[in-house]
Amino acid sequence: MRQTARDVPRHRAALARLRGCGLRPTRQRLELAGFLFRDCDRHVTAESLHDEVSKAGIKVSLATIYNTLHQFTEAGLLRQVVVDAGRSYFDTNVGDHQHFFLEEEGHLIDIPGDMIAVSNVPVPPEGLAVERVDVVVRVKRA
Amino acid sequence: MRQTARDVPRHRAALARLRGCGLRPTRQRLELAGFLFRDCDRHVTAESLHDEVSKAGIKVSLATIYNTLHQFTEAGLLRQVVVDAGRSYFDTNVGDHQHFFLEEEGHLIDIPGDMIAVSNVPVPPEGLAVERVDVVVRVKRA
DNA sequence: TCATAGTTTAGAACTATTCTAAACTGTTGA
DNA sequence: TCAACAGTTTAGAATAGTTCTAAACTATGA
Repeated sequence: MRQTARDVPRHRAALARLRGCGLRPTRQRLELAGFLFRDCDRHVTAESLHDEVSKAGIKVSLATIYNTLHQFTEAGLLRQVVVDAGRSYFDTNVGDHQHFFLEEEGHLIDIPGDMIAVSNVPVPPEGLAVERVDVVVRVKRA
Repeated sequence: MRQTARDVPRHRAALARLRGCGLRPTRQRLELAGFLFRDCDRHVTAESLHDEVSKAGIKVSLATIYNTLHQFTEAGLLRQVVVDAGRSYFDTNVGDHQHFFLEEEGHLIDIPGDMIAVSNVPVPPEGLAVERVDVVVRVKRA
């Protein structure tokens, strides 16, 4: 048994997902998609994802991790979350929701969209249109 | 008239402000406070503030700008606003309010606290306490 | 199977920020 | 008034995260 047991259904799902958004299914993108969309709702940084796949014995350069995270984001497979000046987070949950952010450990927790609401978002100044409303609830260990 | 005309009331205000929070009133801190708290509600980055004072012929190193912005933030004179992974903004308005963010030009606009509200901030998971709720309304030129 | 366009990569480059340690300055007390 | 000290500033080096470059590689379609 020389070959690593590969999770075939997961591979197929990743393949379909990439095909679905016109991204050529390369080994790297398939493997990264496999990790990202394995279970629901993950939050990763380029670094954390790189560590994770590296530890699993998969070789993907950091540059490719960055490229892939951005391509996935553009394709709507990921959402970029800005909570920390100096580090980018990516969220596999692209639906309507917001976040708790545990600054001390750089950890994000989803808040379902229907559990939080911003009332009365004011009309933006002349010539501007709202693109998205992001809420970050900064939390601390009590 | 060799000496630059100095805005005496502004200088006094800056002095009082620094004294008020136990920061030694050095030339650099006084000058930066003068720029930051001259008019109400400003949004600066380290770079933008450095450019501004430099153009006014004032010599303050970038390291000092960073130090000062952080010290002022700790002292409650400024509030750090996270809207962009990769660049820190500081806001002279430390009252309850939120922001429009014009990503394309890196520009912030205040939203008064009473014009926007987050309803039903959910109770954070066990052991965590809410520190602050930040809302960023990302806008685009229409 | 080939040609081609798209992709990956190591490493250099870049940007924002922090660190270091030496020089400088505001404050305090005599 | 002034010395002494602690706090502050600074240039420049260092670091962290990210992007760029250009050469090698690979998926795809004919």
